[in-house]
Amino acid sequence: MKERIQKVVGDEAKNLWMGTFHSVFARILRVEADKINYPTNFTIYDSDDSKSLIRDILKEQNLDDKIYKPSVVLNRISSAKNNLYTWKDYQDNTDYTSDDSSTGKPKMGMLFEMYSKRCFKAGAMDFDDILFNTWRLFNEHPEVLYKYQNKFKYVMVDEFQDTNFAQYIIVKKLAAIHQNICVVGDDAQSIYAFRGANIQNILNFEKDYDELKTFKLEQNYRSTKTIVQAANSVIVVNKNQLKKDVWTDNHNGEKIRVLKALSDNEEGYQVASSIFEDKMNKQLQNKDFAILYRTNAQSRSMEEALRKQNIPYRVFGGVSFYNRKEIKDLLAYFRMAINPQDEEAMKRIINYPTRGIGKTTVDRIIEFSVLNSENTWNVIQNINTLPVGINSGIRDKVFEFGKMVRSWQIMLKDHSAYELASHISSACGILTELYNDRTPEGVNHYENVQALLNGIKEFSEDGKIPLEAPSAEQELPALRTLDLYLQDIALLTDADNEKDGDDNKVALMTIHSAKGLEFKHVHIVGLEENLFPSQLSVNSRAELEEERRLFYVAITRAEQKLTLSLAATRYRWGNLISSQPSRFLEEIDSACLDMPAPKGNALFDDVDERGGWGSYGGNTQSNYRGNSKSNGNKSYSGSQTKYSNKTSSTAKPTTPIGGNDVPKGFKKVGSASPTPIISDFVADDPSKIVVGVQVEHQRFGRGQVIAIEGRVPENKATILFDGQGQKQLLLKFAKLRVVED
DNA sequence: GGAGGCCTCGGAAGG
DNA sequence: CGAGGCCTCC
Repeated sequence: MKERIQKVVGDEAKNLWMGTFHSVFARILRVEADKINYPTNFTIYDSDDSKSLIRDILKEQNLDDKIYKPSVVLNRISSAKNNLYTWKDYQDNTDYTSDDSSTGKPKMGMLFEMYSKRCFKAGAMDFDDILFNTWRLFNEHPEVLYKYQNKFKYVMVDEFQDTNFAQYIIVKKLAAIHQNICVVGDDAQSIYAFRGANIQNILNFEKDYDELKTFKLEQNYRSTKTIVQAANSVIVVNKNQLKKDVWTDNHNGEKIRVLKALSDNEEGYQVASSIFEDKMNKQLQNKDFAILYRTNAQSRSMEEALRKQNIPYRVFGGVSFYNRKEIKDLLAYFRMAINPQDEEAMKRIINYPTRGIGKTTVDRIIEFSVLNSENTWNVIQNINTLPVGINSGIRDKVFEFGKMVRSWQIMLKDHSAYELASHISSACGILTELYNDRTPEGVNHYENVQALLNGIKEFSEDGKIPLEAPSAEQELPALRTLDLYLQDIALLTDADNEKDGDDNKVALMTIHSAKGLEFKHVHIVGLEENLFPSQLSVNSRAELEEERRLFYVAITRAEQKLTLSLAATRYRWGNLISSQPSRFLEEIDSACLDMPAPKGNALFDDVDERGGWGSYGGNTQSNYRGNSKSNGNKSYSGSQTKYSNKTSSTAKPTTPIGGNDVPKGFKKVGSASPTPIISDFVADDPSKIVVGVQVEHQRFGRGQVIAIEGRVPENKATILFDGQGQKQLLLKFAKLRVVED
């Protein structure tokens, strides 16, 4: 985007600040954080750090994490902060508190308070704090606000429908003097209401500025008439929408195809085949295609089919590089070197690789730090003189750990990011630990860490352009140190991180991440009830409308051709389930659809007794349920050898599905997976486990089933093991073998 | 203290 | 199915 602006306005574009709210505000806070008593080297907690901290607090407070689910607690705190409530405001607000007591969570306000204080003590901000603290900074320090008001004489916001309250209020403050503010948004594409985005901001905007000019952008320059018409016919079903009339001057284009498959794997096969044909027939490139899905889990069957047909693809999102355990571990070491108060980083690595500092010791350190309002880093450093209640042997180990971290702190300022990073990774023992694991997964972990170190090397050495170009008064630092690297990546997403130079690949992503993008050919897959629209949305009008807007976004990604697809059965969480066509299919103006029409023109009435669509003409022979795991490298370049090398050792045998070879259990909804369990211990099908039979368990040995209770798949067996006593085991997990007498 | 197995639970998403 | 928490056993 910056490059495009530069083409219009020239080099001056280099001085403008552009980024997400979070990255722009984090950049301000890196300079100003001391004014609100944070260190400028503050850590940014990701949501895993936040949840882990909440889990700790719950334990300390003896609260049940089934009642106070960490994700729910975090959401609650998050939404309060996004509405600019401090923990005090929260506790004083009867709407919040009475709601909490009526849902049986009266301690929520206290958790909010403790969570905030613990983050502060650790020198850490979570994602919401980046907004919240920017607001505080501007409120409490008018001179700082004034400085940025004059720095940003013009403010523009894209995707305005996705802003939350805090973001809007801060932007309003920034624009308050010059009043040069321009926002662009589309209510029909609001797909983040579930996390606090507020469509109300668009309406408020009209009230907040009297000298307002509104421009309706109703001409679509991207898509064919067919696609625009289809999108309009879908969105009109929503009651809650701003009236507009989107049209296009483009050609009619092709009708929308609907592919129907028996299984998710077959759907993948059909989609891949269709891409292959279009590529050949229309001389298109891989990058002209996108496959969009509702949930990341759907990528697997697509990836497999593309791989088999040698079509290069790239999966966006999913488990990102920076979310992998080995990467987070190493980054936690770096975080310690930069901000040793960072409690979550400390917890992660103080005993990894193991150095004899166990859970009990860590708990005592934290307990002591909480009771004495001290940060954990000071406790660790002074472990020998403080009455923490740890024996001297372990005290020495803790002290050594602190000494190691201190030595890195000293190196921080006069070593490059790479020098320090490679030093840390050897000194802390992670490299050796990972190197010694010669399993395929272990090798992969080691390679990932090497890849991270290579990235840091690049950052340190060849002066990679920083994400945010320095403004005039900011000098480019002579030495690119590790703290600068961490700032650079803390707010990165996968999309910013395409290393592989070859970008001529089919794009696979969720519809959420496809917003703002466009492709010549788009496949929207998995158009089934309870998947799209999501099962969790179908009971609420508002949520269903958000799903529909999501479908609208998906349709409008396509320039020339749109293909929809659905499967009669698919694996979800290991179970084969059957599904019904999505209601959204019926909402599309049928004039836009090119029906496969096996019987007349009905899409839905040809479901056969197996729960599948009988008359479909695809090739089933290569459809099977594979089990190859994603191996970290989610990008595939079309080299079959490379792929098989990487996965051969993790690939599992497969079970054929589809065609006439339908396995038992095909029709059962929610039945246990027919996929064989592969391990040294071969288990029997749970249906064979009945009262009276003799069974063998890998660990407990032989026993007799004396009762079965509950319904599949939650059914449990009570088994009397020889010499082990009676145990209750969930059949879907316990690997049991029937012993023939 | 550490390893390994059992069991629970899962949403889409950004930062 | 897979990740991660937790419990148990050594």
